[in-house]
Amino acid sequence: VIALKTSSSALLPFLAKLEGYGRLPAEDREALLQLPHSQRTLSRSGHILREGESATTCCVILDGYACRHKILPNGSRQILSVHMKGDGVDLQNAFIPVPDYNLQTLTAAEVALIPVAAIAEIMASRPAIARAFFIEMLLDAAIQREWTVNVGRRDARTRIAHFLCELGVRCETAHTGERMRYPFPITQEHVADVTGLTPVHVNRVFQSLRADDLLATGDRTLVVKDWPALAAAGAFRSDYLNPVRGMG
Amino acid sequence: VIALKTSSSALLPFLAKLEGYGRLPAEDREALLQLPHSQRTLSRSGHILREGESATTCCVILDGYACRHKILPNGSRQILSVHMKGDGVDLQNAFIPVPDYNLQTLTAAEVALIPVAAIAEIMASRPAIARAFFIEMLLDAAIQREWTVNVGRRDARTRIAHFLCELGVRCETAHTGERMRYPFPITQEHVADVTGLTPVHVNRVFQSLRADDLLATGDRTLVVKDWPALAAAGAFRSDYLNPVRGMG
DNA sequence: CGAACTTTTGACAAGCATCAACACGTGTGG
DNA sequence: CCACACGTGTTGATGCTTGTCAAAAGTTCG
Repeated sequence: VIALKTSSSALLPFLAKLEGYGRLPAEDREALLQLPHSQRTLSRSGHILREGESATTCCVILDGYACRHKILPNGSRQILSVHMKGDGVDLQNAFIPVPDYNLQTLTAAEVALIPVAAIAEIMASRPAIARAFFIEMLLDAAIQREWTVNVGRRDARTRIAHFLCELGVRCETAHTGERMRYPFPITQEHVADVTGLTPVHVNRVFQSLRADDLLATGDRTLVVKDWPALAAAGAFRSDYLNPVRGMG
Repeated sequence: VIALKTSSSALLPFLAKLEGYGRLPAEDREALLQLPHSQRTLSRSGHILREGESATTCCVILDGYACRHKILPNGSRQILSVHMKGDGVDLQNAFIPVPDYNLQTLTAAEVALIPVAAIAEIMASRPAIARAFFIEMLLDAAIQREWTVNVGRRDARTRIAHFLCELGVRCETAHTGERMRYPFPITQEHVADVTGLTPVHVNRVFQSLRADDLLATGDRTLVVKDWPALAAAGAFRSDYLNPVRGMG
């Protein structure tokens, strides 16, 4: 028996994230990495997918940040989720090809686009991968719930601190940074659209957080100077980010 | 060949909802209705599942209203979703057994509890049902996104009108009412926890909506007196409630 | 070096929260 | 059957958080 060697593939970050939900059989790992895909380099604010358009691919983020968002009739925007290296953003396109949201980069980014048919096929033939995709979507839903709480029931300072804590923990998981120091090429206007606030008010909260020595910004990096204090300010508990907690 | 006859089963409302995503093979319909389950009658504010507890069943609503919600350290509550007849609320328990939210009835309710093992089994053996479960979860996620927009970027009047429109359309789909007249045994405090407002302010908005002749309440029923006007007041577009739009 | 974007500042307004009290209806137990 | 208690809805006064508008200062990139 010749052992399957793990190929070098652009999809490695995706595999790494999925294996966080439980180890995959070697053949499944290989099949995942061999999924047909086209790689694309996008500039800041590049559109990946528009609301109401039919999607033929699923998007995996390889580098940079992207987001889901909706634009309202009055012109205001709500960012629904932020995505980073390894995130499978669009797996649901295999089941519901017309999205209810826009998908756009927040920064320059690398993405891989996998045909929906290939996603459907690998899920049908490999139960362990289907399960991993499932959990990826369910984690996404858990984050969406927490964001609903965030904008619904927390004040501006708490909202922003919570968002920054979440981003830190997720960067750590994705190996793109540490929770106390991670890439932050995101504007305060983006943070405003995440938190349902105005850019002006976000700016004032940032100043307050800096004045209290909770964090520092600059050089497109966010540095948390006092994690416990920032987590407390954000009423942040990371439980919801661990889908497999409580499992053997 | 003897045709399979559709059994009478408490799970009929669940089947009806799933068939809205596409017709199921007769054998799958039968298998779904024959899923093992225990039926329970709950009083108002009855707990179905608590955050952090391990779930051994998935909950299907047969009658009444239930909701997901989280309670914050400061005591305030955010309702994350409202569920009604036919909704499979908890299918994800088959993959992630420890929920990040509480599940509680808003009114007296009938529910069916299906063991997670039975859910996993029927998904593994019947692809059409697995697909329907998938779409059920993805529709749930689409609604969650819309709620994030609702609390993030709409003012109080718009938020409440939007919620009432959504409930009407969903009642119509679930055959528990019409969009212009549906059961509403829900308190203004519940609406406040849905919309991230205070009960006092919800009360004032209701008065304003009644004064403008958009709706009437009473007898535990909500009557929309002018649907186009209410939909406009809520900036409501029902697209996100139709997961299979754009499909053959 | 200049244009476009992002951050920052200040004055002012508005929407919603807070607090407290009262009215209303409904179900329940004496 | 009435009395009462509790949950729900309603009202008013007041204040704070956040939004709005406008402009200036700082930054990045071609």
